[in-house]
Amino acid sequence: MGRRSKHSREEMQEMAIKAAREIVAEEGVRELSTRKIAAKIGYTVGTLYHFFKNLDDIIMYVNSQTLDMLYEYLKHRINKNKQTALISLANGYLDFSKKHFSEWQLLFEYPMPKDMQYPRWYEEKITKLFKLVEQSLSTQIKLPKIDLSRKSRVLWSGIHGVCLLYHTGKLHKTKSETAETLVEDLLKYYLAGLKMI
Amino acid sequence: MGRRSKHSREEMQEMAIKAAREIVAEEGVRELSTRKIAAKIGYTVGTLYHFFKNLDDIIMYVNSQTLDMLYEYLKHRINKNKQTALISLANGYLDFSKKHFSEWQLLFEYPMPKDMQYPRWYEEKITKLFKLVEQSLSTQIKLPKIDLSRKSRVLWSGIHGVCLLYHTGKLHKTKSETAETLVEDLLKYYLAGLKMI
DNA sequence: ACCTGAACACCGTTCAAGT
DNA sequence: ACCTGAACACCGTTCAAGT
Repeated sequence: MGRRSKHSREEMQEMAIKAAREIVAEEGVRELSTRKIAAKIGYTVGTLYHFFKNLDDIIMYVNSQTLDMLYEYLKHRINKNKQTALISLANGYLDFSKKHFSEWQLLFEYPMPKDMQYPRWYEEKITKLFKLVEQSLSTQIKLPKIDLSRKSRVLWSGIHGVCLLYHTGKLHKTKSETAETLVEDLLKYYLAGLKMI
Repeated sequence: MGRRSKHSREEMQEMAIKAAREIVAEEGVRELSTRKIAAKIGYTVGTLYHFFKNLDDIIMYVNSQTLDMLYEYLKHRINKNKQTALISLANGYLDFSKKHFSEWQLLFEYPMPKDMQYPRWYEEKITKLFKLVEQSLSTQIKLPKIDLSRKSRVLWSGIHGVCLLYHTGKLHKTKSETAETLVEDLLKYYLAGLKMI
């Protein structure tokens, strides 16, 4: 048989990642497989291993795109209102996690091998996202630059935690509380504490 | 062939759950399979399906035991010190997630089907755990009973979020910050905010 | 009421053989 | 430098056949 050369290396990679994301979005995290990806782009399974190390590698690329999508989604929520900058961003995060639940789940609930190490450009996408948080935090409160990084991380971890436990229902039995209420509460008191000291 | 009747129904279930937990603890979440569980207890795969609905069902029972272990682990960290009750509990949670990382991961990072609904007794174990948080929170701050539940949930979601992002490295590139530092920061300012208002 | 062995429909990953 | 087809070593789940 041999090569078909209908698509360049880059095109092939893009096609595979796109197919993977579609499978996840339409059928859920647990339905993703190399064989489905291959079938969807009209190639044999073996071909994928010419462009990716393994399934985890493909997932990493999907996740990297999800980080891009999240960034684009949150970027437009940025505002300079001293009262609402952070709550607007946090609600954006909640909206995104609902709208793109399966992709969000692949990013945060899929158990990667513990020795997995992400490339530089991947880490940089995370840094870029945190810049949004730092920016919103600093419009609401004036903080020393040294503190800004830690406070953003703490705040965002908290928001993420609420979001995660809301979606999975894993740490609360009462469904009466919405994720929005909990996030609002977190922001309110944490920020009040910061302002005080 | 037929029955062996060497073990009662309850013994069989207990053996399978124990085997599953050991596989997870020793080899990691991704290595768990029904076939390995069956082999470990000296039975055929098919037998498992006589005692459990499916693998997810077995995992639910493992997770329920993990909740028990977590409760026992945290129970001894409870103290009545008005300054350190919560930080002691939070550090206990961090310790547990490190000591029993894989079980913790199975509980929080394994993507269960979204229609999965947990039995009553499972939800009650979560409630029981939250009682510890509520108890510690109320020794540090006097709060209306109505608020206690929500504040505990927010606080624990935050601690869990920090813990998760620490272990997976998924939302911070700087490894310089320890989970302990971040949790301490969260507690400090959130509680300060609560005390103020 | 169990338990087995085999079957079914899948997996991820590798690789000799082809162009 | 690709791409295939087949192989290998696994999966989860079901079920007829046995006691």
